Amino acid sequence: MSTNTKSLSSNSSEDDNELRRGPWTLEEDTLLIQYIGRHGEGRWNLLANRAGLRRTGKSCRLRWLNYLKPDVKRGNLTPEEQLMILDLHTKWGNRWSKIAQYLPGRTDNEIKNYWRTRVQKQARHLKIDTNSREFQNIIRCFWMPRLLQKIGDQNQLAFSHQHSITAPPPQLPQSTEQGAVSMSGLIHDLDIKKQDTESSSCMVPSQLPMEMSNTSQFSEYYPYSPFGGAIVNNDQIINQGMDIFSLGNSAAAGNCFVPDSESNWLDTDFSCGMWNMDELLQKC
DNA sequence: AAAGAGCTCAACCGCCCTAAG
DNA sequence: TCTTAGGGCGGTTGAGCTCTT
Repeated sequence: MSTNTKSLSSNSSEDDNELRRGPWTLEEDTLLIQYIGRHGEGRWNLLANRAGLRRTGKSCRLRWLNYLKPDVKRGNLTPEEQLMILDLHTKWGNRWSKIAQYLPGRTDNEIKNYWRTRVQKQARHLKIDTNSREFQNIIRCFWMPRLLQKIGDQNQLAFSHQHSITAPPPQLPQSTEQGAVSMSGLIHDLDIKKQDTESSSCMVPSQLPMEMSNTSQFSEYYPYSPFGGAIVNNDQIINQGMDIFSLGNSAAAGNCFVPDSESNWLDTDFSCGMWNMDELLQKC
């Protein structure tokens, strides 16, 4: 950043009138916070002048929105937030500010950085284009399920911890333990079900559409359902894909991945009310 | 311990849109 | 209708940090 170094290191009287660039100092931050505290945001060029900041209005706006604003959340993105970004990006592409609206406290800049440093890095390693259908599928079938598993694990851990101190876990039918995951209103309560099989477990939303939750097919088949298939500890099932976000928008519609006889995963459309076990079994 | 590679993220750039005059 | 200023957005850069060899 040679230009920055130049402007920052300069101290001649001629340069006193020049606009500053580069990292913000504590003094500048304080001036900006105090001015906005008294007069509010907006008219950024005027604000920069009146606050005594030798910065462009744009620079002030950026510093405030991305860093100084009190509700800006710091720290790593949670698995829930990462999941949200992946899903929203498949819908809107690089509309960072739009995506940021769904992640309170996170800035478009932060989301953009996450995408470029984490997601695009994976695509580079795989030597595929991030916009390709192939990569979209990888995100949907591998990455998102893995994040969901993380969320489930954290949740289960929190639950066990809580109940190991206060009370034993409630006895639910078929050795079911209950946890809760909240993801900006899209995913609500999730049950963590333990299968009869030794190492596999699976998550299903407790707030299923009535038609689905009332069917015996669902309870029998949930390991391969759009809702439950991804969140298991069994290596065979862990690669299943799902589109759980459809729950938030249209009750239940989207895709799920079901295993065929060769242990390949088949992309299967489903929609609430029309999906049933017989159909899925036929596809296998 | 040192050097180089890789990564993160704050900050800047340039383009675009909108509203006011 | 044209010009200008303010503001928003996505893309890019590079300093500083961490990791690897």
